[in-house]
Amino acid sequence: MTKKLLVICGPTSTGKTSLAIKIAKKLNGEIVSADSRQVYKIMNIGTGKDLPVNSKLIINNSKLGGYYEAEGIKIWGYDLVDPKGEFSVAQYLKIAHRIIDDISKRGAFPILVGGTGLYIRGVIDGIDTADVPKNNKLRKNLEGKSVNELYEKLSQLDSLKAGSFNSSDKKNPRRLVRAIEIAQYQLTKKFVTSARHTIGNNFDVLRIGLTAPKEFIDRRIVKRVIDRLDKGIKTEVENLLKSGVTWENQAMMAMGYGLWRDYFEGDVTEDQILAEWARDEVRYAKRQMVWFKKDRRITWFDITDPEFLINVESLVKKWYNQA
RNA sequence: GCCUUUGUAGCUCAAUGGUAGAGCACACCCUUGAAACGGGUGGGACGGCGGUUCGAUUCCUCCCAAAGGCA
Repeated sequence: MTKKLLVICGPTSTGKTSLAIKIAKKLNGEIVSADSRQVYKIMNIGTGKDLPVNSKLIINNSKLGGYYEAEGIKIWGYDLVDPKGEFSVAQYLKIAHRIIDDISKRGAFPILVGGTGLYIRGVIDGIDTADVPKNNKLRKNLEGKSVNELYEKLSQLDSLKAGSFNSSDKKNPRRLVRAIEIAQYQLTKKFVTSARHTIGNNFDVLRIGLTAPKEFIDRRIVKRVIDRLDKGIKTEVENLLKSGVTWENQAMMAMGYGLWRDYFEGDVTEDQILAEWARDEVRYAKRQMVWFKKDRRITWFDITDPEFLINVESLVKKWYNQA
């Protein structure tokens, strides 16, 4: 019997985790979060970890991070790093692969759940250049250069790569800098493109996407933002600051966090923050859909369809029981 | 009632006697070690009726609206 991996993806607030828990209960599953912000410790309310009260991160093997338990189901992939630190896809991929292998080895069923499309794609299809490390010196040198200068430099180093850039990315400093970084690395290392680590070849993967009409999602987002205020997002932000996290940290750029700076330091009201936060989430949901829509391997379910749960579960069971 | 100022995109503001730009918002799209990040493209406006002028968003009259001041 081949190893199986279930993916549950989709825009924010479509109930991905709660569906995953339901399925996990029936099939001895364990959840692996694919969310670029839930990787940070302390950031629970704003990132929607929805953990039961008093639950604690359990660490048996530090190479796997640790897991929380919700309704008896293990959730991995949370709290991988301190909010003062940096994080990137590359780190996520390493640890996610270890977690998935470990779950599978123990005979349990891994369910990859999240809204960060890049992370999911990376885990399953791999990222060729993920092993090319960040080069802070280079990045510093390139800081402040115009996009034209950056593009020129990239063309000199790797004309093929430069040619593949579309009109949007030609003007995207971040992508240009990264491409230059890779090109330079490959020059010095003489093309050590390591065999990329992928899940796709070793696992039978089923991708499920959850969606809903836009108005439904938008309404839910507004409700959820208010809910997070009630749960104490303001205190959470204060605690982060107390623990030494600054507004400049990568983690604080997350939706629902950075916004509060204008509240704590400026004269923006709580209502204004909430409105902006909801607006950010709505836009984000849109971007997520744009991203996921392109993957034709995803089977979509509308969560407002009364038959939705029955349909998903029967599809998953059928797939799971195939040899 | 009188005087002054103002009226340009959903919002905040430019410029100009030859039919208008920006930022934010919105829509659509892109994304391979920051991805809840970063980037591209697009639609959308001169308060109203007249007058002067070859031509008015720009100058003038009146009307309407807003803000401030004087009574």
